[in-house]
Amino acid sequence: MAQSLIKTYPKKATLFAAGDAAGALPKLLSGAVILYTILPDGRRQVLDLAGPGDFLHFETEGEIDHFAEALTECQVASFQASELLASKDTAAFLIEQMRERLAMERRHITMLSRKSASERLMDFVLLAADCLGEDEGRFDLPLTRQQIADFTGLTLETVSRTFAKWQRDNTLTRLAGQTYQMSGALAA
Amino acid sequence: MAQSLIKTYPKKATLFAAGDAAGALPKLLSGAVILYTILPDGRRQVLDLAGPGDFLHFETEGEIDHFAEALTECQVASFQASELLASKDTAAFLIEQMRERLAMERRHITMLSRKSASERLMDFVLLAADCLGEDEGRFDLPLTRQQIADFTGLTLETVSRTFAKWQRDNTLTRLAGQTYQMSGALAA
DNA sequence: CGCAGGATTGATATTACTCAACCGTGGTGG
DNA sequence: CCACCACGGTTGAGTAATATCAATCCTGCG
Repeated sequence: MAQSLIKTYPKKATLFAAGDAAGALPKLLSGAVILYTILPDGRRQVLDLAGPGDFLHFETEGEIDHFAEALTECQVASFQASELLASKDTAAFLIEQMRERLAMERRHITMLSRKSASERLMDFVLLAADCLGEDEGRFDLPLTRQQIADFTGLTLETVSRTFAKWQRDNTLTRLAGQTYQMSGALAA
Repeated sequence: MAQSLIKTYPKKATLFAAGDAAGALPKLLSGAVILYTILPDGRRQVLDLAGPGDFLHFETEGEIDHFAEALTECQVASFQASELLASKDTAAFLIEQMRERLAMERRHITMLSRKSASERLMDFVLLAADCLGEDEGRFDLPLTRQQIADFTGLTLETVSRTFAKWQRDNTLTRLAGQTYQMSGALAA
């Protein structure tokens, strides 16, 4: 696939902001990225976590409508939309990527719509382990309680209390500062 | 754009079900359709309402992952994915449609994540008026309270109470069975 | 007329939010 | 080097919003 260039960003770097002009489509090669919007009232809504292989937005023209921030050091390749569309294969690939993202957002909707606080957080932890996990259910969580709350639609206090409860009953163990280990049953 | 055929469905018809084999991509020409999934526990999650111009799914192969039911009589045109991808213009059009759907789902996420019951229902009513509206804020609402609850992440009782409150304070007027009229300020 | 399905309304329970105090850690400057 | 500060995290008490449970009301239809 024709790719214009590969960029590397340090942890916490802003890859792009809402309002930036859309250009090439960025695809994450390594690392993890958080995607979010800022609402009129100033609050943040975390839309998604992206892992290797995920496109970070699909805007081919106009302005990008959300922010992307590196959770870890990461590499991003950019592809010209016009080139991706030129070939039937790459166009089909792009559609498939968008379909997956759409399915992801729909799971997010389902989570927010009906689940309790601890169910939402469990969904989040499993997603985080998928995007950020090293192995065997061990993963780093370079997100603030507020960011987790903004993903799950809860308050940071509820997030904190739920994590505390899990540590008490050994569902989740804190190995180091931000490194957690899921209990065996969940890691599967 | 090459289109294979146009089908007409009566109100309440199931256009397709989750698990159906994906084939051509269905685009709604007229009418309104509700898209939903059924969760493992049997509960329904309404994902979206679709109006004229919207594609009802984007699965090019494998199985469709959600249900589509006609809210009104409607016409659907089907397009072969392979044909859409063949031309750069139609491929770009398809991508644009998917982008809009993605933006829609993200608004839905924001709504579920942070808004109160009445704010969610107001969002829903405005969307419904957009998909189903006739003119001047008058629209038909061929959805049960349960379906509205399954879209907004509320219970049917909360939906009922909120609508009742709006009728009391003239935010919304019930003209006939399922026909409502928004107050002037909102219709704008 | 009676029934069935959806809608409404009321009383109560529960969950998560709010407000507020306090803790821990990493960084900075005296 | 140590004190202090800033920022994120934790914990507690009380509250508010919405869910739950349950009774009753329509409305269309056989």
